[in-house]
Formats: sequence, structure tokens, C-alpha cells
Amino acid sequence: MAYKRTPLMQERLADNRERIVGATRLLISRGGFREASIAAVAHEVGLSTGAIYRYFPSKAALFVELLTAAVDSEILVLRGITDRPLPAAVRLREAVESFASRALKGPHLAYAFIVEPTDPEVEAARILCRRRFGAVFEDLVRQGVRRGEFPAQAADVTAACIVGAFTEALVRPIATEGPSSQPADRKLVRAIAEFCQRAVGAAATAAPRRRA
Amino acid sequence: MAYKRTPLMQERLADNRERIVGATRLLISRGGFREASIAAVAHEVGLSTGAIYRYFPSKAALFVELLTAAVDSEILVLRGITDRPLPAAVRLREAVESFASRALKGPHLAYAFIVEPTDPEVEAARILCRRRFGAVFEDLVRQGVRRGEFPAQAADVTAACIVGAFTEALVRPIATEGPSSQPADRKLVRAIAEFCQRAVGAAATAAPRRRA
Amino acid sequence: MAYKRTPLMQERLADNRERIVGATRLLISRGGFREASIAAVAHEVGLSTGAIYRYFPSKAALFVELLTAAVDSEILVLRGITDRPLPAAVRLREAVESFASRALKGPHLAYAFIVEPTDPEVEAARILCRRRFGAVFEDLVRQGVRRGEFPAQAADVTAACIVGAFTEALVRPIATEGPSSQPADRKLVRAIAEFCQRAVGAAATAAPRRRA
Amino acid sequence: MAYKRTPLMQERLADNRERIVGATRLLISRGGFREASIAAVAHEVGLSTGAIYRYFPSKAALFVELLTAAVDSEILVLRGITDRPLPAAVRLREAVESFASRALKGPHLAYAFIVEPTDPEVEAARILCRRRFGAVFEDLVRQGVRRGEFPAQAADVTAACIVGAFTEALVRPIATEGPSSQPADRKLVRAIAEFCQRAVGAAATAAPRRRA
DNA sequence: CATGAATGAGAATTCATTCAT
DNA sequence: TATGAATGAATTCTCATTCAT
Repeated sequence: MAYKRTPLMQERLADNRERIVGATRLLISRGGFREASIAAVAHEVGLSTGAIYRYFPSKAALFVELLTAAVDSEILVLRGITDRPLPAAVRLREAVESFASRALKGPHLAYAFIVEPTDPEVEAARILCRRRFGAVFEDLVRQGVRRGEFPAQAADVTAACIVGAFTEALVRPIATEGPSSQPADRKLVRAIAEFCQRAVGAAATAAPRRRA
Repeated sequence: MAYKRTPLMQERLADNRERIVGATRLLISRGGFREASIAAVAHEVGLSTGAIYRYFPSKAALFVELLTAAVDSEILVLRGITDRPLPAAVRLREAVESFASRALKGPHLAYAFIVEPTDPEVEAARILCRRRFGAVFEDLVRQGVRRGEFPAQAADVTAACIVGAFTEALVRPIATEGPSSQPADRKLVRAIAEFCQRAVGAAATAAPRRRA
Repeated sequence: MAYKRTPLMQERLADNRERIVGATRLLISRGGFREASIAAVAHEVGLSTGAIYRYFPSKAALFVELLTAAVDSEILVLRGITDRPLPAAVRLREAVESFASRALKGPHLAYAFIVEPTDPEVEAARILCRRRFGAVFEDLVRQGVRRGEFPAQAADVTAACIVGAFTEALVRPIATEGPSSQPADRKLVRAIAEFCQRAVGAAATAAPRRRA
Repeated sequence: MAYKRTPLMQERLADNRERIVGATRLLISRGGFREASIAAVAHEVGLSTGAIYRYFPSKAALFVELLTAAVDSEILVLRGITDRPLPAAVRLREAVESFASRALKGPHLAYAFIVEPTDPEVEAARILCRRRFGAVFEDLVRQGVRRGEFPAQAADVTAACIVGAFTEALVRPIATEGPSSQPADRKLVRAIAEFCQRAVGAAATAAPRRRA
């Protein structure tokens, strides 16, 4: 009853927090939001439903955190790609490919990001996340235009379209049954990347067939 | 024999059916699938919940009909545009512009097409709808490629990306409050269309009419 | 609007009344009470639901009438058998066989007579009907006892047991699928009759193997 | 680890499960299946409707369990009687008397065994239960016949008739208001048993103990 | 008289959230 | 802190009954 919080416990708590988020991510990637009830999450982490509420004030808060965390790490990776001193077209292609191939591995999860959640609170977070994704590409497009690599265009719209484009293209295979074959996935990723390159108007630069 | 259906009654019934679909559409466009409970729909049309079931065997059936009807009429319009004897690039731009400007008027509905509904039955219908949309653009892209207007590309992926692109771009403004200004909308539509034209690789051909 | 009731119309009305009861009987015999919704009955007779209420004040009343009518005619037949100047044992056997073979033709209907109806009002009627059935056999048993054909016994209990016995035995085949074969049915009827004969203690009289 | 299930809690849970079944039994015995809505059951045990679903996955499952449990314990008792090394006629009488006197205490429950439930799932269970009851008596009759105690007969039909006979006889008094008097009940039970004995043709053997 | 659209009171079931232990 | 039983509001769907035409 009179516990002192030892570092070990702190860690365990943090662990639980992450494990909860992880379990939620797993469940969503398996069966969408529908499958991620608090009971299911609790069962997955091996805690009680009540315990979940020790770490998150509500289901919505849990979802928001999951969303935010996923997007945070994703954006980190994307920025790592788009900040390098390379032609914008190359960076664009690589960013898209990078995002797409990761997304293909946890299909329903990527799905859930565009999907209408049950809760207005989560909805707000979702929109924010999309904005942040868009921002990465918007920056990139703006750079490309400034440098004359891409033609003049509404960078914000282009960015939104890019995000939408690859999400749609990625979501499609989810509906289709049959486990994704490796080569098919790679083909898809490449096609999406090429689409995006053309879409920003980076016509000439886009052709390096066999990039490492 | 005497009290059979008068034309007036027929009309009222048909009216109700349409009013139910209309109310559902309205509710979805306001708050997504979540807000379109049977009770809410019934209240919106001024009927009892039971009455809804005189017109639709289930909530899922209502949603499916709504989705299908919307896509049916949309596709009719799109085909009307894409079947004309014009350059593929032109038809693409016009198709996208046409779709986009209509979608901007019923924002959340377009939204619903990407959304994960609670009901598997509706989910199936939604996927079908997206496929049908994709098919229109896939045909168009294939034609353009065949005629040498567009470069070689994975037409199915391109089509999916196009659908995703403009949906995403259209959905974005929904989150932003403030009623859409006419000119802003027009600008957005144009930007999306240009994005799509570039995306299929129709670079040179894309500058007709009164381009900025 | 100013109709005079012609004899023809009277007849038509009476017709409808009977057709409604008939349709209800049909539906119940097909699928039990569950299948006999007012809507189903109306559809079966080719009337509107509202019209049913012109002939019966409620669903319960309709069911009660159906029950009563069925039992009325059944009892008439039974009395025709049990009132003849024959040994009680013979009359018993013939009464049971007569009832049983008719019941086997409309299985679910016989079923419904013992079955718990949804409505207390119908329930009351059902109990009354069973009493009336019982009374027929009670009389018969009492006679047999008085004449020394049967041993002394609680005639009311015996009668109830007889009714229960053959109902149970008749209901059993309903559950089992497969359409009833003629010979199997005949065998069943005979076995039930013999059971009842033995049950009243009419041991010696009961053995005329091949009766017409 | 600290707050695991204490024996007390275990007991309370088990209690609840049983209390739910008990409440359901009570409600059914009062007013039949009709009165045993989940809401009524919940109210009776002093729980919320939702809580019921912690113990039973569905209303049908609850009913099935109730039915099965009742029949299980009943059959155990019956087998205990019919397996003893006594003349079949004696065992029959005692089995019937045993069953009947218990049934008279929970009248409507016996009732429920013949009743048509609303739910197909429960219906299936009910039929199974009747079969199992029948089997007990069928065995007994077969034995009696084999040993020459009873005349040749269709043992399955006899068994069904016996089950039906005493159910009907037991159900009858339910309708009649007025609490059952002890002596009246005893008389009824005896009469039913005698009926069954005669019915199997055990005429001579049936007069042991303290017969009137 | 007939029609059948509409009513509206339930019924079963789900699940995020709370709280006594 | 952890537990998980309990809550209770919300949701979909059914159907006997009514009533304007």
C-alpha cells in the first residue's frame, strides 16, 4: 500500500504503456478499428480492462496516441529522406517508396489512418496527422519548384494528392484476399512512386530503372 | 379495388424512399457513418424507426443503396465525359474537374467512400464502388497509353492513385471549418486536375483552354 | 358509400372469415406460431393487414377462434365414435386412432395445440380445449369402468394422460426430418392406440391384430 | 498478483451464474418463456442486463443451459431408480412417481419441456431433452418385455407416450389456480403411476406396497 | 369496406467506463 | 496498483395495431 516508485517500476509502467499501444496497433492492423475493443486490447497485453485506464484516460486517447506515435516515427523517417542534398525528384520517389513498402506490411494499420474512426476526438487527431504527412511532401514539392525541378503548382494540393494517391493504391490490396507476394508488392511500390514523380512534373528525372 | 394506389400515394412512397436516402446522405455528410443511426435517420425524415424498415430491410441495405446510387450517377457522368472523342489528357482533366467540383458540394459523402464502415456488408459495397471508379480512369489511362499520349505505366495503379489523390485533396477542406468560398473551390479543383494530368505523364498536352 | 348488405356480401364476409382462419391454420401447420404473423396471414388470404382486423379484433382472438374451431370439429368426430354402442375398449382404440391419424397430417398444428402460445388469452383457450378433449376420454373411461370393462381408476387423470400420451407420441416425428412414410405412420398410430388400451386396463379386449 | 480471485469472489460469481439460472427458472415457471426476457431475469437477480452476458453468451444459451441442467439432474435420479434390481413394473412406477412429484413443485418448468420456444436453438435443445427422457423409459420397457414382464410393444412409442402422459397430467393442474394441496398432489401422482403401469401391460405385477 | 403506410413499444445485444476489493 | 464484475446507455430490428384515404 505504501509504495515508493522505484526506477524499475517506472520502467515497467512505461513498458505497459507501450505494450498497450503495441497491442492496439496489432489488433487494428489485423482487423481494423472494429477489432480493437478495450477488452481485446487488455487481453492482448495480459492486463485487465481497468488497468488500461490507468495508462490512458479513454479509448479515444489511446487511439490518438497510437496515431500520433505512428505518424511521428513515420515522419522522422520521411524527413530523413527528404532532407538529404539530392534532387527533389529522387527524394520524392524514395520517400514514397519508403512509406509505401512499410505500409504494405501492416495493411489495416495504414488503412486505419485514413479511415473514419468511431470517435470525434480521434477524428481530429487523424486529420492533424494527415496534415503533417502532407507538410512533408509540401516542403519537398516547394523546394523542387523553387529549384526549377518541378513546374509551378499548388504545392499544398499536390502534397495532399500524393498522400491520397499512395494511400488509395495501398489500401486496394487489403480488400483483395491472398497474402501479398513479395514481387507484386515491390511492383506496386515502384508504380506508385513513378506516379508521384510524374505527378509533380519531374518528368525527365524519374527514369533510373534500377536504383539501389 | 376502389382504394388502390393512387398516383399521389405512389409519389409519396417513392418520396419517402428518397427522403430516407437523402436524410441518410445528409447525416453522413454532416458527421459520417457514425451519425447516421436508424433513429437519427427516422427523426430526420419525420418517420418512426419502424417505418424505415418498410423501405429497407436493414441499415446495411440502406447504406449500400446510398453508396451505390451515388456512385452510379457519378459514373454515368464520368463516362459521359471520358467516352467523347477527345485527347485522353483533356478527358482526364475534365473528368477529374467534374467529379471534384460536385464532390466539394457534398464533402463528407465523398469522404464516406474511403471510410471504413462499421458493417462488413457495407464495407464490401464500398470496395466495389471504389473499384468501379477506378475502372473508369483505368480505361482512360489505357487509351491514352495506347495512343501514345501517355507513357507506359501500370494503368491500374495509376487509376487507384488518381481516385485516392482527388479524394484526399477534397476531403482535406472538410476538416477546415468555414464554408468553402467559390473561388477557393475552383482553384482547388483546377489544381487537382493539373496534378492528375501531370501524373499520367500528359505533360505537354495539358495546357489548353484558359490555363494560368 | 351507401352499401346495403346483400346476401352475397354476407357470404363473402363469412368466406373471408373462414379463409383467414384457414390461412392461419396453414401457416401454423407449416411453421408453428412463429410463422403466423398477421402480415403473413394477410398475404396468404390476399387481404391487407388492416382487413384482418375487420374480422377479428386481435391476433389473439383469431388464434382462439382457430383453436376452438379445430377442437369443435375434432370433438364432433370423436363423439361420433365414442357414442356408438360398442365396448369401451374398442371405442377408445378407434377414437385414438382417428385423432392420431388426422393429427399426423398437419403435424405442426397438433403441435401448436399443446404449445405455449405467445399470448395469455390464447393460453386460456388452449387449456380449455385440452379440458374438452380430456372430457371426451374421461366419459369414455368412466363408462368402461362402470361396465366393468376397465378397472377402477381416476378417470380424469387417465383421460389427461391419454391426451398427453398421444400428443407426445405424435409430436416426436415432427422434429425428425424426412416426410412421414405411410406405413410408418400407420404403425405409429396403432402403437399409440394399443398403448392407450392397455393404459385403461382393457387388457383382454385389445388384441384384434388386423382390424379394418 | 495481490488482488487475484479470492474464494469469496469465486463463490459470488458461481452464485451469480446459478442465481441467473434460478431466476430464469422461476420466471419460466411463473409465466413461461414469454416472461423470461433478459430484462426480467436481470431485474430478478438484481443485475443489469449487460451483466447477464458476462455469464451467458446469449439468451438462447441461457435457456439451453437451464433446460439441460434440469434434465441432467432429473435423468440422474431416474436412472438411479430404473437401474435397481427390481421388477420393471415396480421401477416404472417409482420412476414416474418420483418424476411427477418433483415436477408438481415447479409446474411451468415441466411445461416448458413441451412448449414451443421462440428460438430455434432452444427448440433443438428441447427436442434433445425429450429424447433423453424417452430413452430412460424406452430402456425400461425393453427390459420388461425381454423378461416377459410386459407384453410385446413398440418400446419407443410407449416411452414417448409415457413422457407425454405424465407431462400432460402434470401440466393440467397448473392452469387451475389455487395452490396444490398436498394430498391432492399425492393422489395425482399415484394415479399417473398406475396409468403408466397399466399402459405397459404390467397389469398383475403392479399392486405392491400400499395400494388403495 | 379495403388498404397498407405508419406507429411505437419492446426485445436482444454490445461495450466503454467505473469502482469495490 | 491491478482486477474484472457490473453498469447502463445506445443500437438495430420486429410486429401487432391503427387510421387517413
